[in-house]
Amino acid sequence: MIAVKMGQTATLKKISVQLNMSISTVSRALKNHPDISENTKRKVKELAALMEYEPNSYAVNLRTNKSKVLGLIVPAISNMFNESFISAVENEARKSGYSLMILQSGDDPLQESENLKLCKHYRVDGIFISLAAESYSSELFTKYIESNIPIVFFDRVPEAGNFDTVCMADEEAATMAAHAIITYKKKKVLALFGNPVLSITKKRKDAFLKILKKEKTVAVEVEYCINGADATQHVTKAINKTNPPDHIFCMSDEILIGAMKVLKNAPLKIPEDISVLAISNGFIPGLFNPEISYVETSGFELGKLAIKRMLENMEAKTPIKAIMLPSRFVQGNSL
Amino acid sequence: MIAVKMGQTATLKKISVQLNMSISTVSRALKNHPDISENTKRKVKELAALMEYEPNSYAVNLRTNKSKVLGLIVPAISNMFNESFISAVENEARKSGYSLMILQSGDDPLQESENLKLCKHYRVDGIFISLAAESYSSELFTKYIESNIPIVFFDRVPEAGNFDTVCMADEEAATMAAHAIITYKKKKVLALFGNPVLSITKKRKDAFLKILKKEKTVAVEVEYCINGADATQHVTKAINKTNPPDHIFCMSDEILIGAMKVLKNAPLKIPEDISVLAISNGFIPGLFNPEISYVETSGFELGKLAIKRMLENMEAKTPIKAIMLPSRFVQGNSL
DNA sequence: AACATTTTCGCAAATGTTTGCGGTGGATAA
DNA sequence: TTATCCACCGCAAACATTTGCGAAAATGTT
Repeated sequence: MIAVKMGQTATLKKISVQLNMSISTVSRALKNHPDISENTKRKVKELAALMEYEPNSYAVNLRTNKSKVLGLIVPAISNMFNESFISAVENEARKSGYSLMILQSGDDPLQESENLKLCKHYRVDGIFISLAAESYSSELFTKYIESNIPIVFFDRVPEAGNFDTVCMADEEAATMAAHAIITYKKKKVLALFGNPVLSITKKRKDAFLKILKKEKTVAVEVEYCINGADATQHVTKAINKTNPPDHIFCMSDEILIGAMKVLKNAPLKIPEDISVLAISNGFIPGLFNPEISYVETSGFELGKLAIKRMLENMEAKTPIKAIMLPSRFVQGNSL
Repeated sequence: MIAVKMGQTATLKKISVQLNMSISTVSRALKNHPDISENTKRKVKELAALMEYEPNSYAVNLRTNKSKVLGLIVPAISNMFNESFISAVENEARKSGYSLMILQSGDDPLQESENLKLCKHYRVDGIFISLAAESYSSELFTKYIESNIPIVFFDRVPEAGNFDTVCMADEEAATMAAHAIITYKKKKVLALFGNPVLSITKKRKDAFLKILKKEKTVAVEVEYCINGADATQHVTKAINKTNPPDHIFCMSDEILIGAMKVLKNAPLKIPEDISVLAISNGFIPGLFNPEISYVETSGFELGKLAIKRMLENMEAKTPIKAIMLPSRFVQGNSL
């Protein structure tokens, strides 16, 4: 019929020309503005559908100064926890019309700050971030927040400063783990923690030790592991001692994997000779034999909390809040 | 000293006002256009730095009709393979100044096509996609490609049609697996494949059977598993038969996990009573005891190939190509 | 000094959308 | 008849940038 395909992509202008109306009328008709008659609305919408009109998001963004995109910065996507977190955030964000731009810092503070700049460059409407170890971007954060771009920290959050955070109840989880160890009357514990510069490590370690130190009957040896290989090494050394530990605690999945690399084919039997307990996202422990007992920290649930917090934050400046997700003990056969 | 912070964000206009120049001069100065004298360039750049000017990407996109963003659609992020694939693509894309917008289809064809529309809405410069099972978006794909937005399919690619694809050498991998099984003189094989509607499943199965059917001495039973639970069920049934298989083949990590859920604490010993072989991304097999032998399909490597292909495709319309990533056999202790 | 050339820069249009405001025509009320 | 009001719609500015074209200024050439 008419020149439906004049020009490749439909625009308000093209529609208005065809219909002999002004651009603004077409625009308002498509948004159901009350000023426009039902009749013209119908005509406009029909042609728009026919021409497969779709508002040019570049133009919309420019005009409204919003992008409907959220930035998400993690040390690495490939990590049980982040993975399920991202998955949850993506799903929930979609429901509210937001999409996700995902950036990896590779645990490198430099790349982290570059990612932040990227987020600014793309003018995202908000940022989720899980800190790189030794992150130094603190000033950047406050700067962005002051310039009105909300940031929600998750999992690995800043120690100092007043920020919006969403994380596991680290103390609670570690405390639960410690109590379980006492309940099972363990005597000699090798406790493996993550990177000591991370606040998540400190919180878990402090809470863990606070309980166990009170208990005179149990000896605790603490080791820090930057990665899984570190854990492998520490466990290897420990079980080859003349007096090996009777329990191993792992504060994360990564560490658990590293530890199990040795334990799964060590002469020591789990849980008879040596028991194992982890803080975990829940997927990995089930893969081993016996299944590892763990205190659950659900990335998925945390993701839902994070996006909820972000949306609140975007529609109205709300007071800073530190949200905690309670943990639960999952009984396997390793303790 | 001057009113550096007049207005919150720096724009070309604000700079030009301060410097008493035209907007275009400022614009060109910042891009090192040869028409502009070194002197004014210097002045402009200084003030721009001082005011922390950053081009408004909305406006740039509008003007240039490019976004420097690539869309990536997967059934789910939380999947060993996708995870490492995404990780690689993100890293490589960054190097070329591109960022990633990640969408999940949840293996739902409807959401998949909605995601495609989202990509169009955001006017991404290109799309990576791993198909949902029973995807019906085929017409959409060709439509997008015709309207000049390149699509690179990966891993789960369309069967028919002429598309740019990047995937594992599925036949080769399955063939390698089949040969290994023959070499180890297995007699009764339970072969677990994924969703039968996926071309990746068909390819692997056909190649696998093609080799084994020629070998009269080995009996093969094929089962399809939509998910890990299916695999668990099939294996349970099989090992409880009076005449259980002496080998289990898993075409993916998901299936391997499902199968191992039973095998790891079954009375049958691996590999003495029953051997196991998988096609895998490489992370999961190492968690079990004994470590599972597998034919490797690296999401990470594939990601690098995919982005390379995408970049080629964006700078010049190149002929359709189907790229294959060769696989390799990794010896564990399960076969 | 007259002319030609190069350097340097500004004007204005174009991208597509949103929105405040003003305008038109017709109906109803005074 | 004039005033009032409402329903409907268009004008034009604004958002920030890019870029073709042209003009003024500076420099060079006879």
